[in-house]
Amino acid sequence: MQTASDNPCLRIACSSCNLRELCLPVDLQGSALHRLDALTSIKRPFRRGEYLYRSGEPFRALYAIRTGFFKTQVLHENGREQVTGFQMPGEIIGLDAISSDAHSCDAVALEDSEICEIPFDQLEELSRELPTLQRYLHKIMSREIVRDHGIMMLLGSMRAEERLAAFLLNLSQRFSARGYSPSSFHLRMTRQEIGSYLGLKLETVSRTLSHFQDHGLLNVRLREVEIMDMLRLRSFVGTTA
Amino acid sequence: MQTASDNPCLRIACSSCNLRELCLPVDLQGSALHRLDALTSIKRPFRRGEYLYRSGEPFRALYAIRTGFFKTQVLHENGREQVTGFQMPGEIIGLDAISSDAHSCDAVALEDSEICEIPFDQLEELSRELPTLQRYLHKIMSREIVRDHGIMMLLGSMRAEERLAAFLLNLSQRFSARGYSPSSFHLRMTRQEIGSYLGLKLETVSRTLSHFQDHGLLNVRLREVEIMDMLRLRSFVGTTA
DNA sequence: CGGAGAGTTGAGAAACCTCAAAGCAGGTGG
DNA sequence: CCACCTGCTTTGAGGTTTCTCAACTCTCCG
Repeated sequence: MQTASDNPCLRIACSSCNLRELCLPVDLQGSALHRLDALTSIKRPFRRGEYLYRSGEPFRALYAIRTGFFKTQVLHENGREQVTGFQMPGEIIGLDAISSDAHSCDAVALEDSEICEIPFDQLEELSRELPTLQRYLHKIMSREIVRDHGIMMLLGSMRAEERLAAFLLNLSQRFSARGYSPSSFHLRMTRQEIGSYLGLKLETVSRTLSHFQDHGLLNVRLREVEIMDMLRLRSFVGTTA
Repeated sequence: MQTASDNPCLRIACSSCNLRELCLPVDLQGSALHRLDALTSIKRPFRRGEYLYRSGEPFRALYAIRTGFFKTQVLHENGREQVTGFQMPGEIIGLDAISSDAHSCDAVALEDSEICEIPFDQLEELSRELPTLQRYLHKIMSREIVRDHGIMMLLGSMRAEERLAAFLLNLSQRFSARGYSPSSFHLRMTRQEIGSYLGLKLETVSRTLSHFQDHGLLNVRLREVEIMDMLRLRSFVGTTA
């Protein structure tokens, strides 16, 4: 599984997310700085279950998650649904909407959250003046493509145990990168949502978690996860990284 | 399955690919035009089986396919492989490399081909001056993300028959958009490559194709495909589009 | 305290994979 | 120009994984 958006240097410029200094060049002029701040000044709270956007809505802005947890999902006309990602603070969503000037998926808050809205026209305008910001935006989009390739590999060639191990390790790493425990965390999503993301049924997710617990790899109780044997969990995915 | 890169207006500016006039604004100054032409002037032929780039190589350029057929694949350390896409003339590859300044997958010619190399530094520079080009580049990247989401849905929630039907319909549409027959075409890839792309074993691909043929949906003989009942094939995927 | 949503577990069914054998096509070298 | 060889494709039989359907428990909230 990819580690997209986990590099702190790749987070969007957003002073109020404490991220500006992580990704911006030192040679910015004062006015550019102010405009960048202005670009990231629109904040909005979301309650659990609220939609940030829905498929089909016109595209106006990208969104940086300041706090909270989101999922993105694609709904097929025949009722099928596919969760395409779970997003944490510091990650950007809405990139899929650029292609057609309309959102192609839904974004739903999985817990009370706060987002930072970034009007895309202005972001493009500013990135024409700031090559570093421009390159940064391209990297963000490219990261998303690489992340999706990782999920395609997961869905296309891994078995249930491997998928779930990869999923948990990915969460672990992203929590860790944000200063939280890599071994003990709270799942914000249901078994059904995990299953949709991993191409499995919720019963299979539940069974596989129980199976991991039986073998001493981790403890699960509802949405609380404690990884007991990170190395052995990694060996499931065939990666030592 | 997504129709990424099939909109002629979204193809890269590349005069020698006859695409410049399809996507460029009328208000370009002469010098900008010349620079754009210069940007897309590097051409290179490839023989079947040759690598355009390999995972790990430094990132320098994007590539527009002029003629031929490519596949991109991710290789996992434990020998697993995942084909992430099949690319036809007018489509751009290499976007995944922007994120880390190194290619994250391999690109291999599936038949003798010609590509157009687009140095990325220069593309970024020019796109800072030409907002239309800038937006175009962003749309290209966003399309790739939307396309990947479509494949995730396919891999995550469709059965073998649906996956293969979606795959064939996608090829059909892309051939059609390029002026070829939508119902009769030549597959450039092996059953194994189709299987890797669709998350199936090659025997399952072969069996499912035979199954389609038995039911009068299409005729297959090796790599020659003739779709006999497009509507019924569509009904497998649950889409009428 | 009760209800609804979420999670667990079991048994049987279905889909897909694995292993194996045989047929074909196309390229290469004699 | 032909024969062979290699890689691709097809098809079958049996095994494994995952799904489906169902029942039951648990937790959280009102």
